Amino acid sequence: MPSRARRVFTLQDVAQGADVSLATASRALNGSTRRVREDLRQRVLASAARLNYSANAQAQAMARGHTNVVGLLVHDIADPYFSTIAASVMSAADKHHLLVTIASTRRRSERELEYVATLRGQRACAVILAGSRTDDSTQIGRLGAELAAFEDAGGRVALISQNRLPVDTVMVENRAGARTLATELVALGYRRFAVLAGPRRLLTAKDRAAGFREGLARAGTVLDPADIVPGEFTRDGGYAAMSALLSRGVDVACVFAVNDVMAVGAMAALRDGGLEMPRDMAVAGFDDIATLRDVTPALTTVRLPLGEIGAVALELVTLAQAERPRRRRIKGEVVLRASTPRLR
Amino acid sequence: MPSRARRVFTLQDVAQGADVSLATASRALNGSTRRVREDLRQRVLASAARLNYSANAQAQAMARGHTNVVGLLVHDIADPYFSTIAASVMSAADKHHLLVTIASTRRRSERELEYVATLRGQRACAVILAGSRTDDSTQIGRLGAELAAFEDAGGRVALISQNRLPVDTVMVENRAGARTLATELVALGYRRFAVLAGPRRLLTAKDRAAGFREGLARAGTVLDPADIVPGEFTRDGGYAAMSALLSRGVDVACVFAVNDVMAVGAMAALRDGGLEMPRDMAVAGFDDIATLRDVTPALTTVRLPLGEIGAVALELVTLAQAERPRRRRIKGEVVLRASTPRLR
DNA sequence: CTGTTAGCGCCTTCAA
DNA sequence: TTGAAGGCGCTAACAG
Repeated sequence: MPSRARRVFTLQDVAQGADVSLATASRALNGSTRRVREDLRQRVLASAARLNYSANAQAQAMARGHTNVVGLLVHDIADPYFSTIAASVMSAADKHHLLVTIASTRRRSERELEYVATLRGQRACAVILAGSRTDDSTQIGRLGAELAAFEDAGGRVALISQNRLPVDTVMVENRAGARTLATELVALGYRRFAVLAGPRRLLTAKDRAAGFREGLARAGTVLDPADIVPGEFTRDGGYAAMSALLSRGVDVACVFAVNDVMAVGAMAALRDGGLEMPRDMAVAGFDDIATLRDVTPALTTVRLPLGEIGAVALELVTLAQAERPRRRRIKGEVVLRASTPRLR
Repeated sequence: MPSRARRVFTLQDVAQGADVSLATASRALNGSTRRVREDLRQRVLASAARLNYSANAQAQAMARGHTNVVGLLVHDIADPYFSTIAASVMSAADKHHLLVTIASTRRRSERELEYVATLRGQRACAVILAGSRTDDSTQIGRLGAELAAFEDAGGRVALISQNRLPVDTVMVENRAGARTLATELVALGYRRFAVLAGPRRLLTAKDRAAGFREGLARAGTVLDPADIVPGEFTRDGGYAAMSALLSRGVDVACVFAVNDVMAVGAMAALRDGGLEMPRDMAVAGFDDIATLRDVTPALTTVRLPLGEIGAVALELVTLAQAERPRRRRIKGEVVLRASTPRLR
């Protein structure tokens, strides 16, 4: 392929080509309140097309004072929970002609801080943080300061599933969802439970485990603290936690993993341990990840409208600022499936 | 929360605060070839810290003439195939201090064109297109033109799994992988096959189906064209195709779905049809999606190193341009699992 | 309705 | 080593 012109045309070039002024070309091409006489407009458009002109977004942003990129921070884009939310954010962003810059923080809070700082440098118009943080108050403080700086620079901020910071938040009702799940499982006849509780300090994991315990308590069932095992918030974490439980030889009828990915790991561990589901052990998860809807037995879980959450977050960040912080509550819905059949 | 200063400090402010010139502040803060006397440097740094200064990346980019954002185009970020690749791109980008802007094209080639144009406007330093395109030569031509324009503006381009355009490409050996899979399945004793072939015009799907047929042919087995059923490249597409096959009442021993997601859909259809796997029907897929490794029976597939592919693409786009276009070949590896047991 | 011009914030040549 | 000044491409007053 021969190297071509390698010349980038500017608005100036377009204006010259159309024999009009810079300002007219600008008005004709990039929406302005002012209007341009039709014939001139056509000339500008033709000139731009001829030159294959593409406005320099950097320069536009600098002159206008704001950009149209929004930053999205997730813990791990390869995790279906986050990729589904990301898809939803991107699809909503599209409607507003916003560009989405994504970064994976890999659950390192320092990286989170770095990225927010970088996005401030980019003068991103907004940043959305998906995924809860830990209960470490030092980290929360730092993040709060960084987000405040971002807002001072004119940016908007929205959080998904974290409610300890005074900014717009999409609150996922983890606790209530887990509570209802517990109630329904008890109604199905289950009595002895174990919980694969995820990371000790992760708010989402804690809320789900706590909600589940509450639900059991209300139904008059107590959860033995020894049957609450922590672990990574991943498939392998679920596998490991379930294996630990198994090797300890617990006598429970149903295991609740605080997310679907862990639940699938737990199911693998059960299978590897020679147990059959749901006969020997019932399993429940949380999230209702689409990719995991075909596991067998079908997984009982709490469905979260992941496809909406991102859109709601983007809305928060797009709408005129009312009095803030605003909260949007997202409910979960218990979906009973074959992994937790009715006991008789 | 009381509204704060809402004032963004500029390099000018930093310079004043440090009692030095703008140029000195610039040199001290943002790496320049020139050096600054240590005490002045310290003063600048202190001033910047005091003001919580954050350089305006837009302005830097304009002055410097290039940005550090790379665009990534995927068909659907919620699809685990793409989200895994995206994770890999992002992780590699991180090492180069590049920011990644992601967009979902939803398999609409016009959106693909729009996004490349937008990224040109953003003066992105590179764009990576993940996911093959169709064999529509009109679309290919348009995309080629758009990418050429992008390159003319100084940007770099890399494609993942598409080889009909004269740009740097990460070539996934779909055909060879499927061929080997066919060979091994025949070696296991299977004779009658069906193929869930995906979209008719999608290159990746076509290559995999063709490779599979080749492999069978070499092993002396012919594939009845009637047993090649097209469909969407999704879970539901696999379900629908398998259902169609079932209702037509075909007599095959093994079904090859051209990707794992479709294979899982097919498994669901089989289950809903009352068939047991692998006894009544063996199933094989392609990709080895991590999230799907726990389906039962475990899915035989062709493993692709998705975690590397993105990194390779980023490397292509980062490295000094040698003579181009360059090609990087990515091999698949057949992984036999419980869904295709040895026949006797 | 159109053109002129002054910035937007930063980097970098050039002169000191 | 430091400072002054021009320019990156565009928008938005302002003047005509």
